[in-house]
Formats: sequence, structure tokens, C-alpha cells
Amino acid sequence: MPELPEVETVRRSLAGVLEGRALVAVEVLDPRLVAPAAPAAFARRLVGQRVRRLCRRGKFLLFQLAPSGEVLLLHLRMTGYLLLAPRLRRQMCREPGLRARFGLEGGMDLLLWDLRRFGTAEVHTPVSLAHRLAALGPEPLGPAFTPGSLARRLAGRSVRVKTFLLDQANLAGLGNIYADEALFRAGIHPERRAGSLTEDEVSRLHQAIVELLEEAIAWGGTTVRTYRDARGAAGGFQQRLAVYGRAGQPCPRCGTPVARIRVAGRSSCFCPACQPVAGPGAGAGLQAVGGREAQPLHHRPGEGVTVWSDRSWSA
DNA sequence: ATAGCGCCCTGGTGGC
DNA sequence: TGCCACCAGGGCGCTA
Repeated sequence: MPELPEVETVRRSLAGVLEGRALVAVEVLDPRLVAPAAPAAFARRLVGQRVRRLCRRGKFLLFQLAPSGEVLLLHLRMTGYLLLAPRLRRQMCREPGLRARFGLEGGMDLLLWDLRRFGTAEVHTPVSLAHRLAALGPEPLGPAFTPGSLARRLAGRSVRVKTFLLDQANLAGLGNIYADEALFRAGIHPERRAGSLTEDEVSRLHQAIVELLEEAIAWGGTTVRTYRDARGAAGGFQQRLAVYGRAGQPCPRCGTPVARIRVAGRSSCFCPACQPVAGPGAGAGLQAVGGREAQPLHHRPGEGVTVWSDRSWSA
């Protein structure tokens, strides 16, 4: 499920091909993707425009268009992914899961696949875009996200910290995987009240989020089941997950079986020993989790790390 | 302010 | 073997 690192990986793998290129054809194969807009109107608004820049905000992909200044806004939700491919033959457009085809100047197609059809595509003016994204919290890897700014947002909140992290109004880009992983690294129980975190815990949580997301991007994101980058490559970070999807398996730090509970209606995995419900000495931070010996410096997405259909995941 | 739902959606899985 | 309930979850809308 694409969260910030996956969307960023897609953006990076696409930007070089897309930027400067015109959209010569747009085919919406599933009207639901662009609803409430009409597929024909959606396509008409895009065809002939050039992709000036490909950007990301939280889990959204932004195609900045010229000359209109409009923006194509994509959200991949659960199972959406983009694939660059040679121009698709017409009969292939009936492939199940294919939702839209963006024909690019130069003979390539950008294909949007989304098995479960949660993804959305919208065209915005700069004004409507600002309105659409107004509620998003800061970028975790941007300058506005600091221990101090995190502390201010947490202060006085009685909501559970896991729920807080999933709320895109607090921080833009975390989903269930990285929320669980960040809390594990910080040694914080997912059900702790947001406002109850100590200054030290807030600092650890901030550092955990930043380091986790940077590492996950360096590994090309996490592939659970369906995620792919724009060249069809799986991510590599799933082999580095400490708790997510590992219920019942030993904690990589202390060996205690990973527990699973429901928080905010979501499955939440954590280590009962490293992430105690409350109390002092609640973990000293887990900076070295997973070890630092294996660096993704020469990692090539999709090569040798294609654990993309993890059988143990539903344990 | 917050919790807890249901809804959207489909494929995979476990139980019987 | 078939059938069915259930699970995965991001965002949104709704109620309590």
C-alpha cells in the first residue's frame, strides 16, 4: 500500500521520463477513478498539456501541467500503481485492474493500475488544489517537521498516538506500516495518549520517523502484495520491517513475540517488551534495530529482494 | 475532541 | 471440493 516512501519512489522513477513530455492521449477505463468528473471532460482537460514537474505532497502525486498551470492529482490509496510501458494496443485496455492510460509524447504509455479501485485522479487549478490539500499536516522530511513542531501538535491531545500518526492532518504521509514501525523504533506503545509523551519520547519519535522514511526511500519502498515502482520493480524495505505484519514472530530487538491489537480500526503490531503501555524506562530508543551493517547503497529495486507476496504476512 | 462505525473494493485465506 | 465469512486499509462521512 503506497505510503510516503512508495509514492516518493514512484515519483523519482517517473520524473525523468515525464518531465517536459506532453500528454497526447488520456483514456479513463474506470469512470470511478475520476468521479464525480466525467471521463471525457477529465481527458479533454489533460490532452495536449505538458508535464512540467512531478511532485509529491504526503501520499499524493502532483503532475504540474503547462501551459494551463493546472495540476493532475493522483492518490494510489491501497493497491494503485503506475507503470511505464510501450504504447498499449487497444485490446489490452480491457485488462482487469487497468484504470487509465496516459499516452505520452514519444510513444510511451503511463498506465494506472488499481485492483481494488480505491485510487482517485483529479484535475485542479492552483486555487482548488490549495483548497484540496489545505488540511494536510507538514511533510515529515521537510523543514517544518521538527521535534518542537511535533511536540506542539501532540500537546494536550488525548487521542492515541497511533491514531495521531495516521491522521494526515497531523503529519502527511504515514500509513499503517510506517506508523507501526516508527512507534517501534521510538519504543512507544501505539495506545499511548498523544499528549502523554515525554519530551524525550517526542524527540525519539521525531527521529524515528525521519530515519525510517529516509531508509525506506533508499530501499525503494515496501512491497506488500502489489506495490511496484513505475518500472515494475518491487521495493526492498519489506525485509527490514521490524513489527508490521510480524505478529507472533520474535521482536528483532529482544525476541519477545510481536503482539497485534486494533487501534483506530487498524491492525497494529508492536513489541510488548520494547513498547510498554506506560511508565518510565519505556525503552531507550531503538536506533540500531535491524543493524547498520546492511546498507542499501547498491540496492537496485527488484533485484534479489522480490519478497512481494509475503505468505507470513497474515500470521 | 474523539471513538467507532460503515462504505468503497477485490483477492486471498481459513474454517467447515 | 465448494461455499462463505472474514481480512487487508486510506480517506471520508456519519453518529454518538
